[in-house]
Amino acid sequence: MTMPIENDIKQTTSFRSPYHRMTVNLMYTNGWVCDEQMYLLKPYGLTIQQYNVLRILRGQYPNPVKVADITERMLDKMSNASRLVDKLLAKELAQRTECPNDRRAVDVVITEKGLELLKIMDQHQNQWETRFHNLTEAEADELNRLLDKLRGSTE
Amino acid sequence: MTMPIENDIKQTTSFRSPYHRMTVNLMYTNGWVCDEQMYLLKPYGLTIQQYNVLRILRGQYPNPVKVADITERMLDKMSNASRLVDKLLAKELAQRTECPNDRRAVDVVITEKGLELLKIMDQHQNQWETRFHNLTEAEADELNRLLDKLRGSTE
DNA sequence: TTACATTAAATGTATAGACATTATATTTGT
DNA sequence: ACAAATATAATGTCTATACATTTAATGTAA
Repeated sequence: MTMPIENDIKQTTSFRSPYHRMTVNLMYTNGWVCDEQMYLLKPYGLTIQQYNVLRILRGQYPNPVKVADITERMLDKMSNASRLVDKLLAKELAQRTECPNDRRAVDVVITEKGLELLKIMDQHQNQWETRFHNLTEAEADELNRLLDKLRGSTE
Repeated sequence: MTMPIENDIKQTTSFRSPYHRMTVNLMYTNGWVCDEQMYLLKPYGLTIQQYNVLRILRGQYPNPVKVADITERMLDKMSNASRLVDKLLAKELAQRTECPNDRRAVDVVITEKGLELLKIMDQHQNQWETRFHNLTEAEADELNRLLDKLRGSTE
């Protein structure tokens, strides 16, 4: 009788189905991974979302990225890219300039300071990732395959 | 060459490792499941967290649950059970009474109205769960096993 | 060209997450 | 018994999510 997630949330009654257990497990595990990531980012004053936006900006560097493009690339589509960019601006990790061909749009570019901060984070990544090594690479691949399949995302 | 999650977030560069891909995939899939769940709860004016607290209360019914106990059982330990209970109170889905043996503590109990609401949600659950059926039960079990193992949770 | 619709971003509002702090009440040590 | 430590919940603050609404610029059609 398997019980791990049940123990973690001190559950008394059992799950209706493997699918029910899966949804709860997914939420709980996601929280666990986020906690781990925050532990890494916090010393640098970054939130997970700000870090994600910063990496999207680096992905296009030195080209600018419009706010709408950031939203499209974000893990969480509904979060407010406009306000996240505000925060990066305040920390001088990104710059915002009016787009010349369309004055409604805004071009966002990562700054030198932003690139340097990401470089520091990169150095931590390999070390940080080792906390996921209780899964083998093959198991991580399998987990990826199952998550993709769950969402109905096919190759 | 597998690409599902990469396509979903319009990623241009590839992931460093299966572990990196896994963390992104986990966050993205969690968001997908939460969206699905909100779609179900929204017509009843419940948020996911309020729904979770309500089910914790039902799990102990008719016994009262202290705020600290709710926190311990929640998926997200850091969310503020006190304020979530406030919201349930305002909707008359829960009741709060001073604990007789310890005047610091507060006893929270689900109301008849709360039980009825959960009963309605129960009826939707089986139908709702079918959207996860692009995984077989065996695959859902395997996903559960991998998530437990990832967190280092063993039987 | 001028209405009307559409698009891009910003802003407003309510809820929740992540903490730190505060207000009481209880427990413990002397 | 009484001061100090601890426990429990509530509150404050900042950030983010999930929308709806607003502001301004652009596109389109009569």
